[in-house]
Amino acid sequence: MSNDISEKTINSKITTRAEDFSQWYLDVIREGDLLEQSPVRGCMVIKPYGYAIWERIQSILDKKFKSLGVQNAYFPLLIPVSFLEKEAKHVEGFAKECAVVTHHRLEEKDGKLIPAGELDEPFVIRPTSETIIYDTYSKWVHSYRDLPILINQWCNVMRWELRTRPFLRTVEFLWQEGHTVHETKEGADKNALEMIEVYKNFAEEYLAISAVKGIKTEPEKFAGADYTTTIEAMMQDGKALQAGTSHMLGQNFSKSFEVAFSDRNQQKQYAWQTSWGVSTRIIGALIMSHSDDKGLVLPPKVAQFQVVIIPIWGNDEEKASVFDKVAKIKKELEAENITYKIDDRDGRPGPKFFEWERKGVPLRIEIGPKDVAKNSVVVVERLQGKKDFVADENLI
RNA sequence: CGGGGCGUGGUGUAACGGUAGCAUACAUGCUUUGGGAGCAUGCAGUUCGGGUUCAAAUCCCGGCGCCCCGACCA
Repeated sequence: MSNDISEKTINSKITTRAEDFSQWYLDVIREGDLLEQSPVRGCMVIKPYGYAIWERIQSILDKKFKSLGVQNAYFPLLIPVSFLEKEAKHVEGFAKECAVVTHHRLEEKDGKLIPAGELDEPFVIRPTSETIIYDTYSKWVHSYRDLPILINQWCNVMRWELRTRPFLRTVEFLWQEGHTVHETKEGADKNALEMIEVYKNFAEEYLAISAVKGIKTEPEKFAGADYTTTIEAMMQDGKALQAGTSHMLGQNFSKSFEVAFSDRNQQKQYAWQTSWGVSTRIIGALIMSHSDDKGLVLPPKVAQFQVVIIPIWGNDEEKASVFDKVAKIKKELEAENITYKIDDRDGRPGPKFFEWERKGVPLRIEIGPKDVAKNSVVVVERLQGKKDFVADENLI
């Protein structure tokens, strides 16, 4: 009987995948404490536990980029509308989903604030930064000796999507966009393919998502690219999700923005360019590929906490001996660079078990008076839910 | 942006045009503590703006927001 009740309670929180995959996805995000609805339509409040995943992704990719000679820089959020007009295909692709800044001041009228001070030339909030970055690149590139340029920026962008879904498609999202400039077509081709390979390896090695590399069809490719390479990840509902893209821009933008240089024969040449990006959407892919009906499942390499330790005690005496043991294990984990959370809040252990299960912490260690007595601990693995008694000396 | 549905404490829900109730969460206290504990007390609500009416959560109009379907998704 008691099983029936707990079953019911759990189901009331997270819809099963079989019942409604889409609702399940939303439930997992809510119960995992990743996002909150924002007062602005289609925008995300990314909560600390969700943002921690993004920070892990950032730190891993950032290291990888830098090892390939890429440097970080930052370009403006606002883009003059005239910049966007310069590349015909680019305009076509992005114009219809741009947020536009037209005023620079507010005036109070009847207790309301009315935009005032109309701008001569409106700005667009970047939907992507090719135009503003390449305008700058045109000033940086004079000689073949200036190349290649390998720059990345971590930032937010806005695309006025009409129908949004948490992580997967939002009006504002976080991403990184790499923008490279090369002397030759071969150099740019090589970079575009190298970066999609970086994304593929990242997805597989760190997110444990199997990703298929491919080339986008004509209508699907990036507006202004010669071709777009993509990694598509397979989700539990059988659908593929674009998890990262790398674009060969050819000379399309360099010609529109005069990114040109003198080559080794003193001839003017237009540069060959690429751009590539991964966004917070990949967190959606992460959620949809691993999580189950109990909630989030995080791969250890991107989990904020790889281990959660739940001390269990009844009285002060037990508490002292349990925490003594917790302190020892804490040191061992630190020595192995394993991230952990010690849930020492007052309260019964049951609710804590469920909470960390919902939040997808890969491994749970339970330490109570019985474990102190037996010189062992209880280890529970999130994915299989398997419970093991592990002797202290075998723990790590 | 088109079609449909829905807006009530933080969350989930109930109330014929006539006392806004329940559950949960939260707070405090006591008892508990190895898989969602119990009792007591407390805090907290009708999306916004108009209208009809003696009286509106309830009826009408409009705004805003959310969900679903479609179009769109570079």
